[in-house]
Amino acid sequence: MVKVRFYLYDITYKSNNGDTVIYLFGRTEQGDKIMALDNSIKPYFLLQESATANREDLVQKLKSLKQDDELQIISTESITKEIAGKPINLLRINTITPKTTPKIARYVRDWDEVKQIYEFDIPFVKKYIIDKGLIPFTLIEVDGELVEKTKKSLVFNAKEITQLEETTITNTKVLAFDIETYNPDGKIINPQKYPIIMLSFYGKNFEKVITWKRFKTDKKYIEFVDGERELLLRFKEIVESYNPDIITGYFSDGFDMPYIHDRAEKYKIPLNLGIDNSKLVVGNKDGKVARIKGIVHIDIYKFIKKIIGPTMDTQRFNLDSVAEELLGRKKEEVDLDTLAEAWDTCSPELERFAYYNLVDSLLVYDLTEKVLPNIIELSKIVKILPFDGTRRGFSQLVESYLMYLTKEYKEIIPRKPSSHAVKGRIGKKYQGAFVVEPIPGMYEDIVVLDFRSLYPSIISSHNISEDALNIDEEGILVPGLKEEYRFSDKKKGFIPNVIDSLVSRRMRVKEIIKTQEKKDAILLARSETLKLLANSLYGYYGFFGSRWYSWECAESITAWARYYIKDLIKKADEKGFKVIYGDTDSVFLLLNGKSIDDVKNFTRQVNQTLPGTMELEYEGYFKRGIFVEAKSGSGGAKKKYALISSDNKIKITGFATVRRNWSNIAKKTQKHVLEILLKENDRAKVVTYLRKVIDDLRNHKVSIEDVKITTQLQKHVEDYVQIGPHVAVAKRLQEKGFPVVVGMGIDYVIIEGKDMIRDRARTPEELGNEKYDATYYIDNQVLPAIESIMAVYKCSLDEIKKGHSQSGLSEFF
DNA sequence: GAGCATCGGGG
DNA sequence: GTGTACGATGCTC
Repeated sequence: MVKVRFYLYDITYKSNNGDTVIYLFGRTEQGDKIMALDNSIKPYFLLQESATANREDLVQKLKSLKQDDELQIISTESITKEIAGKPINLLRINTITPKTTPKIARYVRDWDEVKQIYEFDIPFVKKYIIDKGLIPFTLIEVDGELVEKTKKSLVFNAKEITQLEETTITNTKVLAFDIETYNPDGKIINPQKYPIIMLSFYGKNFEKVITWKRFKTDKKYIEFVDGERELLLRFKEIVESYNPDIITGYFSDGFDMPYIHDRAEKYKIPLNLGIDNSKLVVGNKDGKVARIKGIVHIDIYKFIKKIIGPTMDTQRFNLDSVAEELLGRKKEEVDLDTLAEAWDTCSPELERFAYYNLVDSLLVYDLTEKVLPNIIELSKIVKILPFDGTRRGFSQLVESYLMYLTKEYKEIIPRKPSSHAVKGRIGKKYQGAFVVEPIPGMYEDIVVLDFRSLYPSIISSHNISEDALNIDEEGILVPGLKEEYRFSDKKKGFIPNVIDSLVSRRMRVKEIIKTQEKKDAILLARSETLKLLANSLYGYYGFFGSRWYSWECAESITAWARYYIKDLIKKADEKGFKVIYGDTDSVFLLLNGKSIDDVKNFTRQVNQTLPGTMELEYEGYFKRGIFVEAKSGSGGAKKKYALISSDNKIKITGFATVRRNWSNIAKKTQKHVLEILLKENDRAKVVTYLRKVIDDLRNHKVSIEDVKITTQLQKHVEDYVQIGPHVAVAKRLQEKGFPVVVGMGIDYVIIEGKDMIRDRARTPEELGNEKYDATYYIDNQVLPAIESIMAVYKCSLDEIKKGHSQSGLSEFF
């Protein structure tokens, strides 16, 4: 027997011939890749007997299931767990394969002897991590035998697996990649038809662009091969020889990996990149995911958008914007529309495209390195594999974390809701946050106050938990609800406990950070992750797919939140501040002649009245801000405002500007209007500007590029029930014999006429002498984009449209 | 207003 | 993989 220690970062399992084997992947302290096999663990589920059941008879009956292979079990054992703090005796039913486990559980559920079944719907690897107490990215020790040493890894037969005291991986080997494809048709992306023409990698001391047309260059990173087949073979070779821990791309789940996969299939090149020689697996359709066993494929776009995104300023999550915000760098500027031609003509320009390709990989590499501490800390805290942790939403992360904690609390993991239950939950609404709708307008001297982590602090301070609800006469009545809810403060509930431990752990981490001159990225990431989890627990109470769903708790949390913000507004009014807007946990006050110090004093006074961990914070001062009416008829206020700080930083909230199926002219106009107003507050200037835009539209001075709308075909043309403009265009293109494929972007312009919009859609090529419909662009694109903003200035659309001579068709409006 | 469809990221 | 994204918004009928 030999002992080996390694940093664990991927796990999978295989089951065949009645044997289920876990594969653990990682890198040893010496730097070797390792794959360790463990066949000692069997799948299982838990069973609670009914009151009348006879244990021995039941066990016999279970064992007789052996006759049917599908339902065969191995053994049973007696165990004790807790439900809401109360001990309960259970049978643990050990089974053969993960797949059959839920089938057996559901089969025996109907027996008279069975009261309830538990833990039959938890992915096997997840259960393995919990039961073994494993922490991804940290050091574990396996005791067993070294079986072989392949060119990819050591292969180890593990007899024993131990989680060591937390030691986190360092020097994680990251390899970034990016492809360029041949795309003569502009936006159409067609992996069936068009090849990959360039492929770049970036790693530590490693940069490379592979391409298969020769051009003159002295760049050392460019490597020429004979064709696309050879490019794909090099891809495979390089991934295998570099042997990274993490391979990363930007939207690589949705684009690069599937494209490589499809092209390799065409050449019948097996992409058995897995450390166990398994193939690159690419998921289908909407939930596209690309996985390589033993190498963590991270689509850094997904992680950044889901986890970092909410705290970022950028409105868009394309590589250019994200790199700009997180790295302060941008993509190399090239015109991709000219790449196909450059390729066809073997132009010297190709060298620049190769550089562009390389820079993309470099940016992806740097982005990944930058957020790697967050990925590592998330995986460690939530006990989730990085492959999953970088792809899931908050609810799934919370779920993973809570499931892990049940071990410590000896609790049973609640089951996932049935689809029937989910439907009921979706339909069952409760009252949400309190909102003071702003009177639309431009305001000056605005101060923002907010309750720090409002929902978590309410859960903690008022012990909002299923196992504390109405268990005695203790606790304060939750205000403002029909039902009487009292949460006892005798015993801290499960979720409040979780929040308290998250908060106190975060405070400890922050204390350490405070003492550091150079802040440790890992600790900062840890603090952010702990905060993220605490903030997600309220949502998880109310999430329809939640295992810890509690309508009563969710309802009580918002009830308390409404109580506190209303109380705050009342107090602020009494002090002479003018509250112009309030939403959930924050209020916007006008100084009303008072000073910022006055606000800070007021904040201190309020804090003396708040219970537990609740706290009101001074958030900031803005010299000007515009508040806009929510879209009429949509009911309820929407968060829609734009603020400008003392240093002229503009913060725009709620203006949905960046959809592809808005024309450029609409997007540009909205942005420009907000800028003029916040910086100069000059109504006349904006009206003049808008009239100019409208005039330009009416006089057809606006370029086709700016009135073009692009919409993507999501399915086959024949499958559409509802014919939108882009579908009408696609149908016509098809009739004309143009290739029309799913996923292709359809560019169209709406032309003049009286027919339905879809019948007036033309591609830019079809336009000929026909003119775009100025009325449509004015009334359906530009004006809707600025309507609510201008309403603030009592400026009607009429006023904008009139006041210039050429009143056209849209006058009747 | 309901219900269907699309967007995002990627060349 | 003991799982099948998702939340927001626009267009048609």
